[in-house]
Amino acid sequence: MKYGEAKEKFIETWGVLGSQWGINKTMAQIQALLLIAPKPLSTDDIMEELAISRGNVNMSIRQLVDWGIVYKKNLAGDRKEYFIAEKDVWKWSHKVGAVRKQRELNPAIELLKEIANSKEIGKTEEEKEFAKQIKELNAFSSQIGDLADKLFLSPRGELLLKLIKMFL
Amino acid sequence: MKYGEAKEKFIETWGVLGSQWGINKTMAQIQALLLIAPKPLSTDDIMEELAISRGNVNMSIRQLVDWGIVYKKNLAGDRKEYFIAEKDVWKWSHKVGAVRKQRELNPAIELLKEIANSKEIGKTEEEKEFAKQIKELNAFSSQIGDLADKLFLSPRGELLLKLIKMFL
DNA sequence: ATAAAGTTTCAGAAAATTTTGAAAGTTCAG
DNA sequence: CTGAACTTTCAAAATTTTCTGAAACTTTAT
Repeated sequence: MKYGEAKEKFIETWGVLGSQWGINKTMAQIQALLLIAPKPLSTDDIMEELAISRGNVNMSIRQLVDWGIVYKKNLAGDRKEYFIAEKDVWKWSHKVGAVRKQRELNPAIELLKEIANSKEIGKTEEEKEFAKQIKELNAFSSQIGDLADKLFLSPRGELLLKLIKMFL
Repeated sequence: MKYGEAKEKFIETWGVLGSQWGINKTMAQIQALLLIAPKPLSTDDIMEELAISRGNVNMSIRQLVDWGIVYKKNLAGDRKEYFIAEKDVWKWSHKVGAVRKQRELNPAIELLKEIANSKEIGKTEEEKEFAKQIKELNAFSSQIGDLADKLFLSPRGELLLKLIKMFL
């Protein structure tokens, strides 16, 4: 595969992957583009490479910066803003993991906990089944949540992964 | 919290969670409903509980059955089809994990591998940066892929999680 | 065979999400 | 200040995804 083709496919695939995981296509593609760029890119560079509007670039970049996986960079003697990606895959995956767990997993875990601890549920067969399932889900999601924290939220994720690989 | 309220919130939250993770809301809500149901539900039961159309129930249920996390069940003396959820959280999460990894992660892993092994890339600074990033992503995603396999695709996931909890 | 009961399909409607583009806002050199 | 360079905003348009509902199809009891 030639460079041009590989680059195009990589950006395209990263975009598809993103949308399947609830991150929008443009955001994912901009990250992809910045990940492989050897130097900072401006809004105009990104608009041109991905053939998308200024507004779209601006909004997507803002989110990427909010997530902490893209940084603003000012080049001397140039008023334009440039952007670079966090290139350490462990660092940015930690950040994505943190944001997504916080936003998406935690509310569910809290609801499950609250329901699981409710004293008002438990008499009829229907309510018993409900309580039982909620307790199981609660136990499961707390465990997964803990693992996610250890893997993605602590700086030891990489080490942990290596240990798992070594021992299992 | 009272049962009615808890049930409603659970189904609602499960739906939101589903859509954030790329599973559609209705599918997630039907699974939630079946998870806590003490007996099999018919298409009509689901339509009524979730206030959605027959077509929607039919399509969503088909997917859930395809994924292997909901089963058809026929009740004696009744022509209607009934449905029950796989209630073992480990079993259904294995299945969801398998389907999603296969569909969503594997294509990316394969592309990264292919690019990483390509001999045609590597001269200019741009191409070097590209190759370097692809190699890192490849290493990372293969590791995460392996972990996902061990956690979700093998029947030892639960044990593995306990071990991790114990030792780390 | 027929008709009632139940299931599936899918074109179009509705809803949700994403993107555009132009106007408003900001910054800064002169 | 002023205006050129650049960034941000956001209403409306485009696109994508989901849902509906009615017709077609299948199954089964009589």
